[in-house]
Amino acid sequence: MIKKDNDICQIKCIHLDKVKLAKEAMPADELIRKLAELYRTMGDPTRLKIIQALQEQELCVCDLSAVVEVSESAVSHQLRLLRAQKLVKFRREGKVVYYSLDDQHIAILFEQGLEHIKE
Amino acid sequence: MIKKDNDICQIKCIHLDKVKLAKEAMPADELIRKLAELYRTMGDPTRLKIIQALQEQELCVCDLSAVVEVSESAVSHQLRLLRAQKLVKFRREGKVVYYSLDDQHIAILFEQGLEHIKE
DNA sequence: TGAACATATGAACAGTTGTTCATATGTCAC
DNA sequence: GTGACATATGAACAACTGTTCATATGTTCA
Repeated sequence: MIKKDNDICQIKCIHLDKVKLAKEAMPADELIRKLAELYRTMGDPTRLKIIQALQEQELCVCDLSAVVEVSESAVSHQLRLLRAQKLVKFRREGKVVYYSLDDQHIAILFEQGLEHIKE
Repeated sequence: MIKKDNDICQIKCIHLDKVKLAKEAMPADELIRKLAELYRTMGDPTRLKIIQALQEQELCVCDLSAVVEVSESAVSHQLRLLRAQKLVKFRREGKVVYYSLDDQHIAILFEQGLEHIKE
């Protein structure tokens, strides 16, 4: 799996110049990996519903459970992933934890996705 | 797994009014599912590299294989998924098939993702 | 303190995903 | 036609994902 940059020379390909350009413009593996993780996190219906539900207002875990129609445990697990990707933030008020979208990029990502679907 | 809308009444939740609003604003399951599929398709490092490589110029399968550093077969499989989600389009020129990004939404999605990562 | 509640977490299991290998299709040049 | 080449596809398998169930944490109020 591990290859070096000069592997180009050993691999069959038609347009060496184009390949070279594309390789130079390629972001670091680490960045690509993080980006993929972000999209993958948005790539699940349950999590997408959570994100949609939080577009207008903050909600607590049991509200989200009711909106999305999965168990509170399942919602909590998903919220953990969303938190890890900084897609949502939360505040505690007594026993209740309120979740909301972390920043505006998420809403834009969501909108752009919808645009693409609808075309 | 299958639940009806009026399940709200049976599920414990704190803010019935908010839940009702969120449920009304929730897009149809079918739309959510398609959207999740789109993001999931972007949620893999190999496919993301392919998308990045195609930002500047069209490339053929063996070029992509060299840029992304996976086998041509693997690239071909991934291109099939990208095609299914209308993320890329292609044209045939003799034996060679050239791939390019299907529309501008993809580039925007990619950019917004990067923005979020960098924050 | 202890019971009740809201949420979080760990283990486990079925279902899905991405790659590899082998093989098929389609195109060109002879 | 045949052979060479570029790409596509099918089966199979390991690795990963999302849910469930059981249990733990943390907070409030009596």
